[in-house]
Amino acid sequence: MLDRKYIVENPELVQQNCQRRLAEVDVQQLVELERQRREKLTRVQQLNRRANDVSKTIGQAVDEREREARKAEGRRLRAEKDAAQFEHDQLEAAIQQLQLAIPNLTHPEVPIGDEQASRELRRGATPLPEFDFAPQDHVAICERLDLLDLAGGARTTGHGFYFLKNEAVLLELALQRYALDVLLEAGFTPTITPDLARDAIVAGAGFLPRGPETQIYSIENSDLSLVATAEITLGGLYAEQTVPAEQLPIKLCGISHCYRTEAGAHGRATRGIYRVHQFTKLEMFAFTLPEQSEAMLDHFCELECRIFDGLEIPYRVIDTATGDLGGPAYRKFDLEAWMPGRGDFGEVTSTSNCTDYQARRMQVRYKITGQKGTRFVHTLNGTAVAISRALIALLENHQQADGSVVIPSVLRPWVGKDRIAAPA
RNA sequence: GGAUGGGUGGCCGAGUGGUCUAAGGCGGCGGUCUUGAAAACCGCUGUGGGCGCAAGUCCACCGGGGGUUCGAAUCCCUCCCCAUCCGCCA
Repeated sequence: MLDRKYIVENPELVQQNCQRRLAEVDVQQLVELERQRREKLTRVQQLNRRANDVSKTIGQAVDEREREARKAEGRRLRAEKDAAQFEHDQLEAAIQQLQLAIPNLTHPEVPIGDEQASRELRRGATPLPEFDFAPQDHVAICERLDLLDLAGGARTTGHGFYFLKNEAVLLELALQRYALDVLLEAGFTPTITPDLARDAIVAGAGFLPRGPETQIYSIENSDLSLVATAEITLGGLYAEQTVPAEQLPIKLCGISHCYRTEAGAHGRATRGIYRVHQFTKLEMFAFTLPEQSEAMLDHFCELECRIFDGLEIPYRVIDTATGDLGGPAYRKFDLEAWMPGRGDFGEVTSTSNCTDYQARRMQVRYKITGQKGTRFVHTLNGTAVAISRALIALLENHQQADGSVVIPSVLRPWVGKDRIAAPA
């Protein structure tokens, strides 16, 4: 959510930004409604003050008749106030709705346009693999090495669910542990988060917990939903808190399962475990001072690169274009790993600087000692490793002519072997 | 899941329907005094918002939401959280 004052004071700028980000919002209407709301608010406050004044005199009323007269006056004023308040609240709700639809401002260097306009910033340290055999996709590799049971997942739970088996289990745990070690080294506080969150927290992070548009599973007869990412709980951890400025930046990481309905995503890259309803992810999250957030975004991106360089997986870094940024991001870098099975790059991580957009909505503030008032922190999130997609890139890039898969050296301490060989 | 007791400001803590201001204390900030410090004394003290160039001033906020009332920290409903006990459970 953008600052309402900023919107009112810069309607043209905000409108232009909406256009670039392919968000259809009538900013001018918001400005007009806000003008009306202010008028109504002033009226409410005046009536409140008068009603309070009347109430204070009732205790001192000299006789019963005087007392009743004042009570009637108080009743009248309160009724008038309630009516004005109702109108105010109607306006407020309408403004909120518009305000929530306005995306964050955009970093000046972000390429303008749709997905095609996104810019490749650089490549990872590992060159694209050159196979002297026909490389297979992860589904075929997993079948040969008995690493994955897609049919079993479908039978027990449904399409989009799966069992990891054998070395894939070791790889999942190894990837978690390897990436966690990188983040611990970088000073993150590690957490394992709840996999469920209250709908209010889910909404605060910018996700729709329920309704036809939702990407989130919700629990019947409760206000809980399964999280789509630990970003929801890690951000929610500080919702409505005020943090002393000297504690910033706060760098957290969290391991959670991620559940996504992927409604409307059918037919697009549905083979294998690229797009699934459940996966495990190690997520980075930071709360920073405003002046720290740009450097923190680079830091997150650099860590993602370090993790994938360590896994010897080739990738490119994308500066996501305005039309593809989503609402909260001021700037977003994606790592796209090479996936030989598709013969294309596929998104494996994503890191965003949400500036104060998410913090305003979640009410996460900081206070500078000795200064009056508080300000909103900046929030950032980034994928350290999303296991299912990392597995795809790992298996497909490290496959060998004999059908085996070589384990990257950084994972060997936890996998306990240097190669996954086909069963005899 | 059941029972009981709780949730008040940065912290502790009083406050069962009405004196214009949530008592008092601690901490913090400023001042007086002092060569300096301590003590003592005096003053100030949170968040969000409206109006105003400003000084100011007004509104709201006592876990969240709703209700009763002219008026609610206080009474009622509901939810959340904390503590203790019981039941269940890995």
